[in-house]
Amino acid sequence: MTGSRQRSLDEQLAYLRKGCAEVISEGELRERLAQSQQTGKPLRVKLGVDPTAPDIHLGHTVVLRKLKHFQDLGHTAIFLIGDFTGMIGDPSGRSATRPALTREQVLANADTYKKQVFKLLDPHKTEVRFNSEWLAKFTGEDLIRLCSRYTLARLIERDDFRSRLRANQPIALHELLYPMLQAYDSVALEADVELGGTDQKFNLLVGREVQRSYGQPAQIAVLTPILPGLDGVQRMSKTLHNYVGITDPPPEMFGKLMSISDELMWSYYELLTDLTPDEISKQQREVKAGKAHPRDVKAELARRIVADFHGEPAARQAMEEFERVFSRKELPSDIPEVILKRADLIQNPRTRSPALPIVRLMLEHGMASSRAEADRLINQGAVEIDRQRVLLRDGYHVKDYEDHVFAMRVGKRRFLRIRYKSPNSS
RNA sequence: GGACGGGUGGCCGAGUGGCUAAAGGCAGCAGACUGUAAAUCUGCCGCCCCUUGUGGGCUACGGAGGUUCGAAUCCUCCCCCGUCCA
Repeated sequence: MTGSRQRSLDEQLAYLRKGCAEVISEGELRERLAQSQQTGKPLRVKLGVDPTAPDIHLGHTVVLRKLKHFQDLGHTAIFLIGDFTGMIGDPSGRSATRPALTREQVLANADTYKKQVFKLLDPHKTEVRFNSEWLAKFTGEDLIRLCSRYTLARLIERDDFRSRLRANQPIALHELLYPMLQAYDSVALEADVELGGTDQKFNLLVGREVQRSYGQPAQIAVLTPILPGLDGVQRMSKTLHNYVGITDPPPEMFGKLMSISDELMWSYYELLTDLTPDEISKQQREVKAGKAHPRDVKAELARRIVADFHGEPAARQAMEEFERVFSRKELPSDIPEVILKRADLIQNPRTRSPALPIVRLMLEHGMASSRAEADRLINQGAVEIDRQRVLLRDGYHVKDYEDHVFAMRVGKRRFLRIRYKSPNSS
């Protein structure tokens, strides 16, 4: 996306608007882009994060990627870490008061955050700021001045406050301050644009009004949608177990992405890649016309996303690995291995011959979480050794006179290589 | 401070003395089908033991005691959550 300064205004707008839920307002954005083009002064684009959870998943990257898009077009990306406000806790979308974080937690989280964020953003072109820079210096007087610029009635218009009031849930006074302080961040940074998820709409709008009252032009609010989780139904979240962590290892990331439905893949293309709207709809047409196989298009999506976080070679490798294991049903290239000696063998109760201690191996290598589960898996035909289904818990016959490497597979994705050293071998 | 309602397996939720490891749903796992798709169908879905069987044992319905041959279900006390009134 370099050299994109030459893009026409329309193209820029289309790229920036891609995958956005709402832009308030598009007209203003257009104006401001035009102005920036004329003056050669890049727009200041702010994204604030609360360093609450240290690990981020693809859901968090949607808005980050939007920031990157602005960066791609030559604007100034400001990554604002809410180290001060993090100690308040954003009440957005909350039905209860957030637990406040300690200074240490906030700083530690901020650090991991930064590392993860620079997988997408260009660190050299990103302005990283902490809002304690100005908020920690705030005097009582400053705070009162700030608060005089907005009214209670307007603050409690907000949906989550209103429903908490209605439900007789407490709202601590400091929670009311959160939108005010976030708004002040925009003043301090002189933001032209602020990014946020749709749940941030209220806060970003307060920012506009507060900026105006400080004599600044109101920032443009760019809202990104909530990313659906792998199930395609609920929002991506860690607690719902439908997420892809950006530190997930490449093969896992790839596999998770391949498991999404064909329908969902288009949303992911829109929200999780830098392809332009035109490029995406072209793909869509080709799949519809039968010219492209949806599996391949999905694999390309997965490859791109993995590459963003682990680099091109790792992504390619993950793709090949996936082909091998799931399309061709071969063994993965890198699987855990155990070496067994004669003493490790058990006796097959039927044939009285030495046998592999299958259940024990499953338990010891995390292929089953309990004995009962191992039993179930075996009874359901999920366990194979050398591509042969293991039945019952007899153990698996071993010829004592030869060295052999067994490949055990449990279900679709759990593997173990078992190397048996017979006493006869050297 | 007063009057109610409620706490059941990962989640939701039925169950008011034995037939209940506890209906049903969701999630998850496995098998079939596939493009590891998705959808669908089938089975599983507390833990341990063995001779894997309509096998044996243990633990579980907020906590602690009690009644009973037998308790998620009845009683007592305690903890927690919610609603209404003040």
